[in-house]
Amino acid sequence: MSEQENNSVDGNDENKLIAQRREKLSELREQGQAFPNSFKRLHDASNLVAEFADKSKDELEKISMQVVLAGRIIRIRGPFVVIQDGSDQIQLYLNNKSFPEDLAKKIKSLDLGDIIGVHGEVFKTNKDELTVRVASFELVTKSLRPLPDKFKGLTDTEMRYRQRYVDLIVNQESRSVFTTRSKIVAFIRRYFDDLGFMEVETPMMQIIPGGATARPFITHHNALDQDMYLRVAPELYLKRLVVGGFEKVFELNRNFRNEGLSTRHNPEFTMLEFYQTYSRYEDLMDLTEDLFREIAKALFGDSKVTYQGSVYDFNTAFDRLSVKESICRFCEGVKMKDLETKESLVETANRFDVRFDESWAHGKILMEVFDQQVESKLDQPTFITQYPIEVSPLARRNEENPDITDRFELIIGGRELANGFSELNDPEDQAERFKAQVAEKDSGDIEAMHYDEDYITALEYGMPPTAGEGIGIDRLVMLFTDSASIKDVLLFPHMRPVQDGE
RNA sequence: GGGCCGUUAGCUCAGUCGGUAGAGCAGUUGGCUUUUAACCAAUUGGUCGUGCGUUCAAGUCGCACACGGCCCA
Repeated sequence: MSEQENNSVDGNDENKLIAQRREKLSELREQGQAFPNSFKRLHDASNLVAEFADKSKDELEKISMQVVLAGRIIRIRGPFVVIQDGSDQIQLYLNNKSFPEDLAKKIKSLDLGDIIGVHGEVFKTNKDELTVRVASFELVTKSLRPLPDKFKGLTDTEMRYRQRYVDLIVNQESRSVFTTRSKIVAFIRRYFDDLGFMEVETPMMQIIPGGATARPFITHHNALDQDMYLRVAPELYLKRLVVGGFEKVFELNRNFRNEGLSTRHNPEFTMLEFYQTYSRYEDLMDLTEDLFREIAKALFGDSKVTYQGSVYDFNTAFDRLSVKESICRFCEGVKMKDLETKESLVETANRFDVRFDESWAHGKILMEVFDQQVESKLDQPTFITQYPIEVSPLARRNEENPDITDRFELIIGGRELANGFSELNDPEDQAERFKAQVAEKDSGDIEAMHYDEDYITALEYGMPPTAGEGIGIDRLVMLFTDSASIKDVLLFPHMRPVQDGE
């Protein structure tokens, strides 16, 4: 007993269960290579299920299929051991009475979580379960830590996010969310590739952060002794490429915004942005409807999606409403004329307890009314159009009404999913818009844009008429996986570090 | 930033009126060996998130803090 020492490495999170497994590992080390990497597997669980699940017990006896498999032990029921590989789960039959004593001992020492490789024959049990009768086996990787409850899995939300690897081992639904995410991303790439778009990568570290009104993260380049910003959007670089002659481009990658965390916000998030020349924002609304419909069909073979109890049918054209129309619809008693002048707008905003600053421009106050009173009530897919010029510094001015832009946002389930517009390609108008942003910044708006001189220069070379759009991929995946929180669709969502107890 | 809720064994959870810690699973030992949350018998396991306070006595009451969840901003 006195020799029994605590072989804890990092001190405080060792327990008896881990110590027992470490003891088994040290025996393995004495016997030779404890982490062998020479096991060659020839089959995986899903292949076997696909090929043999329909065969009868007798048929399988005749076929006498020999297989070589490997996977993690996730269940032990007497002589039956269920392993899980990257594709699926399958049952093994490992009767320790049919093995010589030394191997029988090894079977007894197997733990849930261990990864084993096996050779054996496919058969069916009396209960008709497809099973591999193991002739020989090898412990490939010893697992030192016990798995969560075999029935309930890991339910603690915080632990699921912090130790996603454990969540993925034991929670099939979680694994399924991320395979769906991967399918969606692959589908989108194929979709734009098929339309003749080129995928590009533009800087994530920028000297002048631009392309969205948002607060950036600051980092520092040591050799240059220069502060840099993590991008809030790739927009201005993608449009430089359009100037350069790439007429259909997209980028599907990470953006970084220095704002709070919520069920809808993570500091880094994935965005699709695409630009297409000789198009207008109406064309992109049509494209967006098609994209959502095609994703739904590819995933479910159906145009209908259920999200948190609401059903959206992407076969139906989405509603299209201007900002002002939507306010009139959702704010009782409000008429168009109540939104015209600043006085009437301020009065309306106050009537609905909208929080805003009276020094703000008309368009900014209008958007506050929309954000606080309308957006969350828009359940069915809706394009909101005619955004005020003040809040759309990169969008083309509407030809009939110079106060609004040719822009839309797509709202589904009360959340913004996409934002697109006819691009502003008039360099002189763009220069004025940047100046207005700088004035906003000077008066204290930390989200306002910088003046990007090189971008103006690019526009001065001439950008063909173009429409562009951004789609929030995390929110899109939430929608198609019925996930309530953005953290459920991010493999490693941002979490505050756990502080060590003093 | 504000409000509410949560934090107890490796996991999932109970814990009464403040009286000194419980279950299931996992683990260990033995049995069984075509099972299906396998079963049968025995059994180990606790810094009750952290700190301070009230009390003869705190998982339980109070205050502060940390992390998380939900709602609001």
